[in-house]
Amino acid sequence: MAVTLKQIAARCGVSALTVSDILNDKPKPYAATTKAKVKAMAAELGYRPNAAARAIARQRHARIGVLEHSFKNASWLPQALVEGMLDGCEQAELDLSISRSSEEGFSDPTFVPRIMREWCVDGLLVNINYAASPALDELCQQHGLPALWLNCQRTDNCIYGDDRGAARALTEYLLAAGYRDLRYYGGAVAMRENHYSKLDRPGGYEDAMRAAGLEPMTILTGSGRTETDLRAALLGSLGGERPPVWLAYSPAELSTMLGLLIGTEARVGVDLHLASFTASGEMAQVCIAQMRQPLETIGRQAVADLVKLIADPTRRQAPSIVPWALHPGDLA
Amino acid sequence: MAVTLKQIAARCGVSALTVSDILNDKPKPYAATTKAKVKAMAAELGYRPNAAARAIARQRHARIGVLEHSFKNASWLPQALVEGMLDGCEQAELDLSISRSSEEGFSDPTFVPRIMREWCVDGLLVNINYAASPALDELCQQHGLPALWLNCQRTDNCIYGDDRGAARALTEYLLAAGYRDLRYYGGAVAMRENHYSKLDRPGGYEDAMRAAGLEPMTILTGSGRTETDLRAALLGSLGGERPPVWLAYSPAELSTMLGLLIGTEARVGVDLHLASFTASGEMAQVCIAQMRQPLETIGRQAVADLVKLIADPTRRQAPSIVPWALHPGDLA
DNA sequence: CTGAAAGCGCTTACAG
DNA sequence: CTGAAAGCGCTTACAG
Repeated sequence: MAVTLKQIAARCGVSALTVSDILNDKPKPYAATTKAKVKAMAAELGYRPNAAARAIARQRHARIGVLEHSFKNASWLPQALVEGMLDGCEQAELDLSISRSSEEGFSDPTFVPRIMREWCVDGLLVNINYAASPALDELCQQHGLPALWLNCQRTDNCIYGDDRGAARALTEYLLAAGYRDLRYYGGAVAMRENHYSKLDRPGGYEDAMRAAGLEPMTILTGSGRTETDLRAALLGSLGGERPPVWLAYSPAELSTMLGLLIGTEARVGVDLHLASFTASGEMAQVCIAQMRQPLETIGRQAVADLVKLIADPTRRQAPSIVPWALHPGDLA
Repeated sequence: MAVTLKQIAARCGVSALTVSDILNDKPKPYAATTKAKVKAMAAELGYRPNAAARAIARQRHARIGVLEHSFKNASWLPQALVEGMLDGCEQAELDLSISRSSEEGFSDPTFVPRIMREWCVDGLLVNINYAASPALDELCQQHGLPALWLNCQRTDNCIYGDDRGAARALTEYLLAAGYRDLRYYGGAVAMRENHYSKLDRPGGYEDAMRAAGLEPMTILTGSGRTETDLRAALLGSLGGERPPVWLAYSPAELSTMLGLLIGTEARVGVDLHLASFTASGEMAQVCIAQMRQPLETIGRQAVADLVKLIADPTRRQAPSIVPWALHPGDLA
C-alpha cells in the first residue's frame, strides 16, 4: 500500500540502493539524469521512507521519549515546555514521543515503564518532579538508556529552573523599587510533592531580605497554617507607610489571595501589591512584578543535553540551571 | 549492545522464533519448561523487543502522531489534553508522538509537514485550531493517512468541545440563580485565529439571553473596541438592583477585568460578579460560576475516534462534540 | 557510474 | 512440540 524504494526502483529501471542513495543525497557520482528521474518519481508517487525500517538499518531510532508520571501533580508539562522540546528535536532531527507510567509503580522494584519495556527511543527525558524512586535510575543504567531528569535537582544529568535565583532577583527588584515590607505566600512541602521550588522560592526571598537587613515574613499553608491564617496576615499587613508586597508561589496562590480580599476594603494596587512566579505571565494585570519560568529554554536545552548524553552515554553532565526572566507587571 | 531474540535463543538452545512466540504469548503448545526457561532468560538479560523491527514485521507502527502548528496560538495543547490522549493511547496500546510543522507552510501547496515526510505513524491527530489549509486534508488523503481534526469544527472526522452549549448552560444557570444583567466579554475573531469558540461562546450566551426574553450585551475587543470601552462598560454596568455578572471568554479576560477594576471602588463579589470559561478551573476564587473545558475527555475520545478511523480509513465519522462541565465558583 | 550481497531484529505462514 | 524459510523496507560496506 505505501510506496517503497523497490517500487520507485522498478519504475526507474535502477536498483533500490540507487534510489536510496539518491534520495538521501549520498555523495556518489550518479548521473544527473538518473538523480532527476528518481527524485521526480519519488515525488510523483508520494514516497515516504519508512521510519521503522530506517531505524532498524541505521541502528538508531532518531527519537527521544518523555516519561510522565500518572500521579496528579507529579509531572508538569505546560505547552511552552513542549514547544521548547520540539524546537530542540527539530534542531537535532529527532522525533518526540510522550509516554506515561500508569502504574503506582515506581515504588515497586520490579516495575518497568512501558517506554522502557520496548526499545524504541535513543534517550529519555524523565519528567517526574518529585524524587522518583532510585529504581528508575538503575533501570536506565541497566538498559544503557541515556536519561536526563527534568525539573528536578540532582548531582548530574538534570536540568531545572533557577527558582532560588528568581526569588532573589524578584525580591531585590522590589527592594530597589523602594518597597520594604515584602512577604511570601506559598504552599508547604507535601508528601510526594517535594518539588524544590517549594523550598527554593521562599528560600531565595528570605536570602535577599536578610541580605538587605530585613526580616522575612513567609506564610506556608498546609503545614498547620490555613487560609484563615493567610487572611489574617493579609489584612494585618495593611496600613503601613508603604503598601506591602505579597510574593505568590504561583498564579493559584495569587488567585487565593484575591479571593480572600473579596468583601474586604483592601484594594490591590493601592493598599497592597501582588507579585508572582508564573509559567507564562498569567495575571500580569494584577501584579506589580512577575518572574517567568524559562520553559521553552528548558525544553530546548533539555533536548540538547540529552543529545550529548546519547553521543556519550557514560558521561555525567553537570546540571543545567536555567535563569528566570523578570517582567514588570502592569501595575509596576 | 541491546539484547536480541537471537541471543536469548542461543542461550536457551532454541530458535529465535520460539523465543518470539513465547514472549508474545502465542497460543502454541510449547513445553512448560521451555516457556519458563525462555522467560527467565529474557528477564535476566533485560530483553526489550525492538519496536522498529516489530513495526516493520507487523506492518503497523502502533503509534499515532499529534501535529502542532508553530504559529503562536495556532495550537492549544494543555497538559490535560495530553493526559487524555495518553489515557487513550494506553487503552489502545499505542505510542504517542508529537510533532510540529515549523514552516510557514500550510499556505504553500508543496509543503509537507515533517511527520508526513516519513512514514512513522498509523494515524494523525491534527491539532491546528484555525482553519488549516485544505492542502493538509488532501495530503492525508493522498498518503492514506487517517487523520482526525482536534478542536475544530468540520463536517466529519473531528472532535471539539461544545462551546455553544457550554455558554448556554452557564447563562441559564445564572438566570436560574436570579441574575438578570448578564454580560459577555471576549475577543473578536482575528485573522488566523478564527477559532469557533470566539463565536460560539458569545453565541450561546446570546441564545440563552434571548430565549429568556433578555437583551444580550456582548463586548468584543479587537474589532474596533478597546479596553477603554470595556472599562467604561464595566463601570457603567454597576449600580443596578442586582449586581451584573460578567462572563469572560477565558481566565485571560478575567484577569484583564480585574486589572481594569483596580483603582476603582467596584468590588468583585459585591458590586459585580465574574464567571468564566476555563481549561481547568483557574481563578475559581474570584468567580461565581465557571465552565470547565472537557480536555481529558476530548483527548481520550480523540484517540478512540482515530483508532476507528485507522481500522477503516474510508470511513467518514460524524464529529464528536463533547459537553463542558459547570462548576459553581467559590463565590456562588 | 551503478548494484549484489548481507544484514538490521522481528513476524507470518507453513511444515514437520 | 519446534523451527526453516521468507519477508518487512531500509542501509552499510564493498565490488566492479
